[in-house]
Amino acid sequence: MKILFAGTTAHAAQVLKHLVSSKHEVVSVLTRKDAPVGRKSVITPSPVAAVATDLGLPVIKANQLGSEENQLIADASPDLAIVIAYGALLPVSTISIPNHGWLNLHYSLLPQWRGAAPVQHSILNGDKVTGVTIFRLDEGMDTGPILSQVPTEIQAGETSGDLLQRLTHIGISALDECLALVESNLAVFKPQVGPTSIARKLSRSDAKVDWSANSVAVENLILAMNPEPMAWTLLANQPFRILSARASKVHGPELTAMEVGSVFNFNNRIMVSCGNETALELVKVQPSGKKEMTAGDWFRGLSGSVVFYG
RNA sequence: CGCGGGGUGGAGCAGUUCGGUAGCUCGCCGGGCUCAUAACCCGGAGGUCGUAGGUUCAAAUCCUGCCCCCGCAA
Repeated sequence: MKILFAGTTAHAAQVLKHLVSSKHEVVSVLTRKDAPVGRKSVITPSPVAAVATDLGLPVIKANQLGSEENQLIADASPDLAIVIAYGALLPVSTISIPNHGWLNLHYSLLPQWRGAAPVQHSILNGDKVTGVTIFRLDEGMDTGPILSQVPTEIQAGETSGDLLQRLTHIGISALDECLALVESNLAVFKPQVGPTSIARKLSRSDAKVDWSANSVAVENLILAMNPEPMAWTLLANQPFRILSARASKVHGPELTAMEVGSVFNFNNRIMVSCGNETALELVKVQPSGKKEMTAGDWFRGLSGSVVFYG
């Protein structure tokens, strides 16, 4: 089949690579415009654009789709389009171009976690199970009929980055099967059923740690925000990033006497007191202006007591 | 010229205000204690203090240029 691929992120780029190496023909790639990246705001192509250019595929760069883009897409005459993490809603005029419509690879078990950040929300929420859904795009946000779903358990200590990578692998195999079904006209789409939830894009302010919460909730936040936007708290009025931590079983009278957010050394484990007499063991942290380091290294270089505010 | 922090033995830091040849907590190596140990005791190796130049009797510390790393903001 002739396929149009739409996407932006590094994981979408992985899927694109796979599609190019499959028996299908990627006739065109749609991605977002080059954007400034990093401290120096260097204008950089999206990962998908980089891969597509590398492979010599025609690239359409657009942040919003209008008649011009629709014409370019129509000119490529795809049989089917696939969208993964493109970063914008597609108008009906675009969706209706290919005969077989558009398939979306979404990183949740729809209709749960519709929206931009399903992986982060499932971890943040402490879900035990998530998965990928391949469905046909309609005019709504992640509301179209489902072709395939593959569930997977969320592992203990799994970050959004880890899970995203795993779901990408799962999604790629699921996609292969779906493409075969579509090609042979055996695809059966079923409407979404069950409780719905929205996974809105997370901002930096969502990633601020609330130390009065249970340590398990804090751990989930830290896992969910890694690698983006990364959980943080305030130390001496400076942002202090927490890359990795785990809820501890430590309990005790010392804990109840301690102010929430206090950092202490317990048998060479660096702990923070959290709400409801729970404690969080810090593993990897990054003070403002420093490189990331183990919590032990950080604590070793300190003098005096430390309390996080959040 | 967006704002800010930082480059000191393998790691994390102190020392820079008020120049005088380097310290702390660890790690590492060797020895001891112990049934044993990530615990404790003794000893040891390891540093052109980012880099180039300047001031000085003397520079990690003062002056100037450059390189690199990082946080925030976009």
